[in-house]
Amino acid sequence: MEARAMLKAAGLYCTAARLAVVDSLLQASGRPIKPSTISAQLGTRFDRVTVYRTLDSLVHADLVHKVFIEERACHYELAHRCSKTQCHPHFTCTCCGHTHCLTQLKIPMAQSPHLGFIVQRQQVRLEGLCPDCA
Amino acid sequence: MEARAMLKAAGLYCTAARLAVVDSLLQASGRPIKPSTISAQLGTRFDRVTVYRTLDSLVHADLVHKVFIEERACHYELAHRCSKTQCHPHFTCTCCGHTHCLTQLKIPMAQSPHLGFIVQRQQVRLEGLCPDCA
DNA sequence: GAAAAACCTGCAACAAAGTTGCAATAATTC
DNA sequence: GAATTATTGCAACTTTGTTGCAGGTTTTTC
Ligand SMILES: [Mn+2]
Ligand SMILES: [Mn+2]
Ligand SMILES: [Zn+2]
Ligand SMILES: [Zn+2]
Repeated sequence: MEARAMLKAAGLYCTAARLAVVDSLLQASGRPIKPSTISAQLGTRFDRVTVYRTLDSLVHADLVHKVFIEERACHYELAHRCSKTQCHPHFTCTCCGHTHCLTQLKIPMAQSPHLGFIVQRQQVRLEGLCPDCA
Repeated sequence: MEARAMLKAAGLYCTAARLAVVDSLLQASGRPIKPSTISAQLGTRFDRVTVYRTLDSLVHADLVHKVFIEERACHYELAHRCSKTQCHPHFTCTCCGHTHCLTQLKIPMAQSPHLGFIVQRQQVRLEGLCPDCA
């Protein structure tokens, strides 16, 4: 599914900026990337602020997920391989610092801790050594 | 175990700033707090930069854990109730925004995804409705 | 397909969070 | 208590993200 169709399906205005940002995310080869990386890729075509606002729209429309990794900037990735309740786990190597998406690894959803909490989403972060650094 | 003993045991210089920061964390009633909150509590006694550097020392000495929640600032909490490989899960309410430590909830450690990854630590974030908001 | 409505975007200015260098100060060791 | 080692405050800076508003696009309506 390409950019234009994704935006249409989500009922979002199909603008040049959004197409470009979605393309950046598609080309990120499944790795979460940060707004400044996207901005750099787009060059001067769009303002930094537009990238932030575009990512917000995409997250709001559930096309994109926000990923929290051990870096100051939030990262983003397409949500097409995640379920409503659970994104795949992310693995960050403590040696080289790279983050990998573990799309095949399934982790059972945590049981509500019988105190009245209703769990709607689960996010798992793993840390250790990647194959290159082990 | 109080502040002074913890620092001694970790082989850290026992300074006024570190004692004050550890006290702040002890008084946080088990909730992760952010550097600016600690800074505000300490008033003008210590510089903001000192709080950051102190937290870094404490994290490095494994007395404190960095917690990533859905807020711009990193949060910190004492590590005394966490194992080497796993901190307790954190639950953030999508309604009121509060974060709770689920110290009783045990989540099985993810199996290394048989690709040469060595998993050393796991962090789980849950999202949903807290008892007050449900 | 033009006008109206709804929504996006760039710019400039701002705010919050965190980092760095360096001189002064404090804690520990001997 | 002098020497060593590590921590601190200050000022300046960087990165990341947010806001208001005027002007521009996209979509819808007719
Ligand atoms: Mn991913
Ligand atoms: Mn906690
Ligand atoms: Zn690595
Ligand atoms: Zn709540």
